[in-house]
Amino acid sequence: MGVMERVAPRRKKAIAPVEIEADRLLRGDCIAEMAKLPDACIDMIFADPPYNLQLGGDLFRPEGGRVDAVDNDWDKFDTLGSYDRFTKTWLAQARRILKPNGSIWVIGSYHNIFRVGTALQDEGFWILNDIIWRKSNPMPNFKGTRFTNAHETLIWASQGEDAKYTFNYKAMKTLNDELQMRSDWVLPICGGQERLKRNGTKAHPTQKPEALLYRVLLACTKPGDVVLDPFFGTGTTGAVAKRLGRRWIGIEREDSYIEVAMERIEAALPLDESALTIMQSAKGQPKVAFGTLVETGYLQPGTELMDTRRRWRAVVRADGSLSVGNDSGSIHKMGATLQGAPSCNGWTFWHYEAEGGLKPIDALRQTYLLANEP
Amino acid sequence: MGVMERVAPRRKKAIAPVEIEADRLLRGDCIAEMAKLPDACIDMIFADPPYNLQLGGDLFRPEGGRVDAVDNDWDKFDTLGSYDRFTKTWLAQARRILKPNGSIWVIGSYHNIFRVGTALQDEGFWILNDIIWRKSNPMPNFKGTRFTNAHETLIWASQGEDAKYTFNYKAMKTLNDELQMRSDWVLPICGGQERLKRNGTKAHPTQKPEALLYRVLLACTKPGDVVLDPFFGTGTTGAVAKRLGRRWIGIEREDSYIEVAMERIEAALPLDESALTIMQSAKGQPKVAFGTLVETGYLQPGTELMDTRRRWRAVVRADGSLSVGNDSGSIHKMGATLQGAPSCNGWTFWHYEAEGGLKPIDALRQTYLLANEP
DNA sequence: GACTAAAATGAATCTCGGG
DNA sequence: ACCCGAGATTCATTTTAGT
Repeated sequence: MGVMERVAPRRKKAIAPVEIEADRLLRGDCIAEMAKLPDACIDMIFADPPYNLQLGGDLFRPEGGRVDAVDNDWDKFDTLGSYDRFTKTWLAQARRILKPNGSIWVIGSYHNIFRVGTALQDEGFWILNDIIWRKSNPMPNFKGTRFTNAHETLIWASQGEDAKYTFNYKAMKTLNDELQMRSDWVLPICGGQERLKRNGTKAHPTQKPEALLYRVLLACTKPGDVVLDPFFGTGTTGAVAKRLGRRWIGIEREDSYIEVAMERIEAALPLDESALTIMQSAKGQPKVAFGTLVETGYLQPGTELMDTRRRWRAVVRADGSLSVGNDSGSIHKMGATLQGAPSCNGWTFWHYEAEGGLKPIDALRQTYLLANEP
Repeated sequence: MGVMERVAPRRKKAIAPVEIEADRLLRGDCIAEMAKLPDACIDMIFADPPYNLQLGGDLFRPEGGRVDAVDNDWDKFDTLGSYDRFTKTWLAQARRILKPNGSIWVIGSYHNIFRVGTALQDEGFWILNDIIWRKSNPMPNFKGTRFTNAHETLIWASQGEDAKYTFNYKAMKTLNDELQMRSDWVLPICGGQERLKRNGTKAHPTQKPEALLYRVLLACTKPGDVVLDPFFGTGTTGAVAKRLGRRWIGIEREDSYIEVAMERIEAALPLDESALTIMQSAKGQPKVAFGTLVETGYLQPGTELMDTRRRWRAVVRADGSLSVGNDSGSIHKMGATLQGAPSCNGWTFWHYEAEGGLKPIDALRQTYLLANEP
């Protein structure tokens, strides 16, 4: 690769997202097929690129070039260089068709993931996390010459440092028993009934488990979003997208995989809407102003509020501000001021006297929402 | 899947390994100091280079405190290109002074590890494994914007595809309760008594845990081998090398770190052989989140759950929460809410309809564990 | 001292929308 | 583009303060 300067392509002007026909499979080479799609039409890309050049690199060999097994220096340069050119080319297309607020996931192993990560950064993508898929049942290292290769790596990236992206924080936290979802995911490999077979042998050598795609799509897309998988294979991405109420576009050039994929997706059942509803992060929920609680009578002006340890006290005023001595302000501002902190969530900081002890004013907001929201 | 095409090692002629004076610290820039060392004199290199974190402004914790971030000059690079040049230069020196049968370890995070991995391959190193250090107690993501960054990555590489290297397979298997050591290692971050302090504050912002170096050195060196750490810091590598009867060379340019390191290594005691077996750190029993059962298909979203007497019913949602009417939450929270109890073990409270009657969802968890834990 | 509650802290690319 | 204010946000562990 060498010492290429970082070239961070920046979009000159805002690009309007484009609606596109989805739930379909494009037969052909992923670079050629992506090239036919319009700019900014995809909400998320999930890619599981090949890392042997038999599949991906042929196009990028020098004209008439043939690998000479003897000339090792040239072979090495050509091999890594070809793979890098292949990666750079499909990533450039991916970047073009991805919406400004979209994000991309790429999965790989140590054979190729460092090339991919470097190319992502060089193209201007901004890495948000690297995720470790920790396999609960990996294949052992039979010869005992290395550590058991028990994981694969996924990279999650946005369009740039300041780009927005979808992250369903609360849904992930819920999925993980009310603890933040971490960057290491323990999931079994794809086997058993889930593993697709053709004539008794596995239909695809690297079929990914649906549970992996389930978590990726649940975390980073909204219902109705369009998900593109440029290396579709047997269509795990499509099947899970359908199940989760997302739309999908797959690109694949092997007829045998396409056949299996379409059959599989046809048979997949969408979850009904109630099951699809995910825990909303507080961001995006209908907002309730503290003043609303006062004017609707949930909290009387004059009520005294305090922190859990009754160290500070404030009085609710008719306009929804709090007063402490001669000072007054919002629930957040007063909480921050009293603690000498840069910020404070007033909803959880302030409490009111209730039967059985102090309760946070956030409980009142929940009560209000239950009674007043559809 | 296939492996990337052969990348060949090439040494024009055999280089005779050289004996060198060890157990000493070289004060200065790592590239300049390595340049002074002869060819093929080092058995193993462990490197913890700057990560190039590119942090923005201050980050505040929810309770108000400020995160003490890495803001040292040694972690600042103008561009990705300048970081790549730095990496390529020190790796070229590392490769030169490393014996033909030696190996190299480099640790990093997603900020830099893809650059490092690419540079290693470009220099001709042959990656043997990537190892995931899964932190048992990482710092959370305070703002809820991404997945908790709960791991770091290490790359282990030999001089070339056909090069030999040291791997103490049996020692690793023993250390791991007679199971092959995997590529993911669960270890706590460095804190408590082990964390070196100066004037009450941490002596180095990124001190690595000794348990990590212990496993690396035990796996890939023999007693008496010379280990080089070009980014010595406060000398974790030297201290563990001394403990394990390996020799060490450290390179460091910050006087304050050097002072602490020398004092520390002076105080380190070599282990006698019987003590070598003590360092076990595989604590933590398998824990399964309810959401895992949903995303792995053990339980379908939409499934109805109920208590033994069918008094209460709830529906499983896609993110692993339960919904009852308009309310929703974790299996534990919903169980508690419905009963008006302060807490509830959702695993035993909730049941699903199965052949022969209701079964607790805990039975599914047991099934999952039997199938997926080694 | 013993026990309990509170505070501190770790390689972190950590808000968002309106004016 | 910047500025400002409302509002959302944390896990495991160790150390210190308090009873």
